[in-house]
Amino acid sequence: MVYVKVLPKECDIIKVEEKWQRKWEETGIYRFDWEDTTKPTFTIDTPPPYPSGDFHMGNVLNWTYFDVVARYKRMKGYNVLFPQGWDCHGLPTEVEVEERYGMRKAEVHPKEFRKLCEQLVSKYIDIMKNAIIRLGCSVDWMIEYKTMDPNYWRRTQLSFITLYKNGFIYRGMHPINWCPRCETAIADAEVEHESRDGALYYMEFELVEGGSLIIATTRPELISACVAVSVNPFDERYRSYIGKRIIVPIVKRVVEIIAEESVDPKFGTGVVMICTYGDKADVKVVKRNQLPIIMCITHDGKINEEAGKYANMTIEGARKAVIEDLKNEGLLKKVEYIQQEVGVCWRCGTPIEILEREQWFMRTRALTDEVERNALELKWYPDHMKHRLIDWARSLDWDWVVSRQRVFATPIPIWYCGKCKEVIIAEANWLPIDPRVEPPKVEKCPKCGHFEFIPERDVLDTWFDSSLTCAIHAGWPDREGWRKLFPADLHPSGYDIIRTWAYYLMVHHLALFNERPYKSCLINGMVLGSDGRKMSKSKGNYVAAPEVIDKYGADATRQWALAGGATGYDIPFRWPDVEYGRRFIRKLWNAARFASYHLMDYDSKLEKGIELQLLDKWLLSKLERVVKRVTDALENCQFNVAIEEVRNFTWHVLCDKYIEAVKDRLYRLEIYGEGKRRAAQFALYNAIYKVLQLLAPFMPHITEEIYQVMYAEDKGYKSIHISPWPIVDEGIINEIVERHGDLILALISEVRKHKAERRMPLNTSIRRLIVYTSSEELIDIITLAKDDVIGACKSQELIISLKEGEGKVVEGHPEVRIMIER
RNA sequence: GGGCCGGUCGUCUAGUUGGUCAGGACACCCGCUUGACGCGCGGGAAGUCGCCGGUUCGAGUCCGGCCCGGCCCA
Repeated sequence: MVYVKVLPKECDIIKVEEKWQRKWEETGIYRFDWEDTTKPTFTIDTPPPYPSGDFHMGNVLNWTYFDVVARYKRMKGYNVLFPQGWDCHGLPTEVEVEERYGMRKAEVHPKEFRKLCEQLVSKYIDIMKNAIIRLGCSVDWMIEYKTMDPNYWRRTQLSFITLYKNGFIYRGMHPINWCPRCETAIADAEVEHESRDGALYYMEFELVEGGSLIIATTRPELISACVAVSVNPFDERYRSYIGKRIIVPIVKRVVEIIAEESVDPKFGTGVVMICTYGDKADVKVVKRNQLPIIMCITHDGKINEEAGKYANMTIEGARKAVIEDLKNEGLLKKVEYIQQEVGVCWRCGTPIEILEREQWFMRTRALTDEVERNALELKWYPDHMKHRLIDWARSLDWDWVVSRQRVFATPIPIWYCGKCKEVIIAEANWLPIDPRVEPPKVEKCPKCGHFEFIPERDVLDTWFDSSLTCAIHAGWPDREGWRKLFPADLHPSGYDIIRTWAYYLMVHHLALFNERPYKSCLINGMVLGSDGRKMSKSKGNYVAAPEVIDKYGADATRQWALAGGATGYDIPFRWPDVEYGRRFIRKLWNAARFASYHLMDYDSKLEKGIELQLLDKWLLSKLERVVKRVTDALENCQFNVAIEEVRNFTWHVLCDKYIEAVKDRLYRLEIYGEGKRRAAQFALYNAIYKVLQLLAPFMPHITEEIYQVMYAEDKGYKSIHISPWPIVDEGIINEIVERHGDLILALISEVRKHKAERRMPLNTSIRRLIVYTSSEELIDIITLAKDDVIGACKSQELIISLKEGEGKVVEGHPEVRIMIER
């Protein structure tokens, strides 16, 4: 029985990729088997991307990494759960809808606005889903989900009410980061720090008891919120002033001079004003000293009536006005232009303000020790990334503010009694519910009996939705036995979002289930542009993913992602890497085509009785080592190591060395005999199969195409991607055979070198090749491979002579010399 | 100021527990149309692994100090 069919000369990789993407989905080979109880499971906490409509090279990197893991684990015999969801809610969509329809969200009913957002998001999801499919990801699309689906926010709300009942959620008036442009509270994780040009203003404050001090501030517009002046207690210049009273100019308020170790004596004059709130440091000082709170900034970034004459001005406007007034009074002593760190909104870049507003919070700081303990226990690829999570958790001063003043988000399932303000929280069986649309399912207030309710109009932070994925992928709360799939085996993420995604997942699940959500964390670096800076549209170093994939195909693009750098480190996008990927695919195709031609008459069922030649055993031994190294590398998520091992073996060992050496044996059976041809066939047949398997996670399309033509009928697996990963057979590894084979190849190489030096074509026929050696053992070894040496060197005759000192030394083998007679 | 990461041929980059580890890709030079592949093959040049000290028989690989770059946090 003969199985191998000959591969065609040409291979249109783009067409091949699309064909298999379609067939894989049709045959459903990537579906998670929910009924299976025999295989171990492996679950991937696929990040649900934000549907911006743009699947960029960073996504390619991230998705390639965990698709390789998914494919490898599947071949390893795991029942792999590889879901894909969409993190739909968020401000950018709201803004885009407002722009598209030329209106403000406040002008229409939340329900209407939501619908427009959903339509836009759905459109973008289609684009991105297509990109993920085009990349060849082995996602189980049967379990696709969207966080904007009521069935998803039902679970987000269930989490909220569960945490509320367990005391993890509270409402309160606390300082929060506020974006005056987006007009919403934001969490620490959403604040980015930028170095900006700023000015330091030196102004004179008079003391009540006479004399004055010069204080320096970057925010004179907050002068009306100045509630104290502080100095460092170790600063000899001002020690005597502590406890004295000083007059704030313009507002003429009398405040105390207090001691604060946090004051840097080298900054400005070493005297600073404490306002509500200039920055986070002010919050601490105000709290510690129980200073009064004077909020003079409004939700939309204006100055309010607390600031008297400056009311209704913008922050910028008030700053100018205050400076002008101080100048007129002769109190402005100096202006110094400096670089300052400014906290800005991650989304729009507007400097954030710290406001006190009633918000919903999650008690996350209480979990910091737990976060650290779990971060240390779980496996990180690479290891040092755990510090990012731990350091972040440790650096947080405030609890997570989970309420947002937005529309397109999961509603907070809360109402307030219209009379006594009692909080009415939804019951689990009311969910999903939107309080802005529906009243609570109670007749009257349980406390005062009143029957009118005020809905909570705030919504939840999008991170509150997306930080539940590990539980939701597992099937919580509906699927019985969801805990078997929880925690997820792998959480993949870019290092830039460890402080958000990895952190929120951790605290959210810890609070809800008292268990960590993932067992390992696979981190990818950033994709850099050709200028070495992080790739981004605004920097002009951007390359769109579809541009790369449409041109070179997914298999070539994936090779760039995998081999471009070590796991967890930044990798530059390089067209030559993608080009190399395409060349490798072509090389593999040609090698397989060559083999298929010579295997047309090969019957794998008649493998018994084959007498392998030295180079055949050499090849298989080398390959077995590759299997070992690739497996080890993949176990440690060292994708670059793994792919390099197989590619180098395929190209340079299998193609350049082995195939070239045994070609003659395959072509001229009349000279070497059927047995030796069969031996080469055996080696080729088995080596190429294993190579295809090792390459399958990296290049799923081309390996599938070759497998289907050459092996599917014989091996019987519906797809190479569900064939069992090769197990290392230590018995095949033979160090002596490898050493002997290396000698033979060095000998052949020496002959080629000889021809190259004389500018002769490699296939130049030579009359006689004489090998001299002083070792009888080496004579035996070379004799064993005589046919392949003759074939590879195109020599009519090979003489092996026991003689010293004659001929040219074979590199690396001083005991062997050659002489060539033309 | 603190933490983390990096500094390897012209360029980009790989190097688990210290001993053929100085590897790969691109670029470069010289050849060759060899019955899979010239989108290929053979051959070649190229790096004192940021600097200084230390541990060791032996260090890009470990330790200390310094210089430079990146990220995060003050």
